[in-house]
Amino acid sequence: MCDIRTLFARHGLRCTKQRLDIYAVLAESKSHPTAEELFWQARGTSADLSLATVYNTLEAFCRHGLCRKLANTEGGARFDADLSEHLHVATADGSLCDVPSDLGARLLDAMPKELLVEIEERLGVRIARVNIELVADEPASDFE
Amino acid sequence: MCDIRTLFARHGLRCTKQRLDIYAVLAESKSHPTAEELFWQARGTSADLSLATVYNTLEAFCRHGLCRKLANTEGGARFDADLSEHLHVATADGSLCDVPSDLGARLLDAMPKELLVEIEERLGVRIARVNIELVADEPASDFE
DNA sequence: TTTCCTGCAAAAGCTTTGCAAGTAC
DNA sequence: GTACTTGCAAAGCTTTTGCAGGAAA
Repeated sequence: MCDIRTLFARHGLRCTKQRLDIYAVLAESKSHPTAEELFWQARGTSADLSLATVYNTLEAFCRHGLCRKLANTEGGARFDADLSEHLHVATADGSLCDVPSDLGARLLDAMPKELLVEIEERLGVRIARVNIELVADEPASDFE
Repeated sequence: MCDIRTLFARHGLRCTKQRLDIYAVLAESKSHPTAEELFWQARGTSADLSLATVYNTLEAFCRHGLCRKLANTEGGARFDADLSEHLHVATADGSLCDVPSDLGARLLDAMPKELLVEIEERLGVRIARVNIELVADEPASDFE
């Protein structure tokens, strides 16, 4: 709790009860919740919390590098407070699971760096991050 | 044009003027247009075309395997009629560029197959497709 | 005490849907 | 002729915004 306060301070974010609650729920969640899911979960501890505040707060977190908005094709945006480079599996029911970090790291390491440099040169862009998403046919069966 | 008719027939889609126009615009586009962009472009040839039809048609195309809805974090969904496994660069302005297919194929080939099998086993999913997105800091400078 | 944050409600996108008329097969 | 498609308008979602009161620094 005190940790989160210093985290906010380091990132130039004011510390409010709502933000503490939202961040705590997001950081503990493994399911990459939507704004609305966060709202209902954080409501458990913060009885007075509005959905608009959740959206505003998530936007502030993303802007200050405390979380990431994940791309997806259906429903609302999903958010992830885990900023390490890691992979997701997109299941058929629209949910996202993390790939265990050892496997994800091996897959990312296998990516030839010189090829990325070549792409940067050919397209005239600087690649900040590589986002790998594994698209699954069926929902994960033995993973919650 | 006649090609598209047979393509539709093979995929079990009825052939209407609107669908032909929408598909023609989508297939020629390199910019992964949104439904609204497609609407305005297809309107050039089909004066009577409604946005609802564009949405319904794109949904039918996706369902019948003629195009893919792309995940993104901002604005509306984007669509791609190129169903080959290929990579995208997401630029800071929210647009998506294709990575030249030779480079993309080399990157995909570099991915260790046995690692994917291990992920399938550990998570209990079947991976249908690997989606790699290169996230760029700045808009592409010499690529249109 | 200044600046930022919050809740509320309204508004603004994006997308889907109900329906009557029209079209493909 | 039957089943599917279209345009229109309305509704449904997700997300953003204006504003007045309140809290952080």
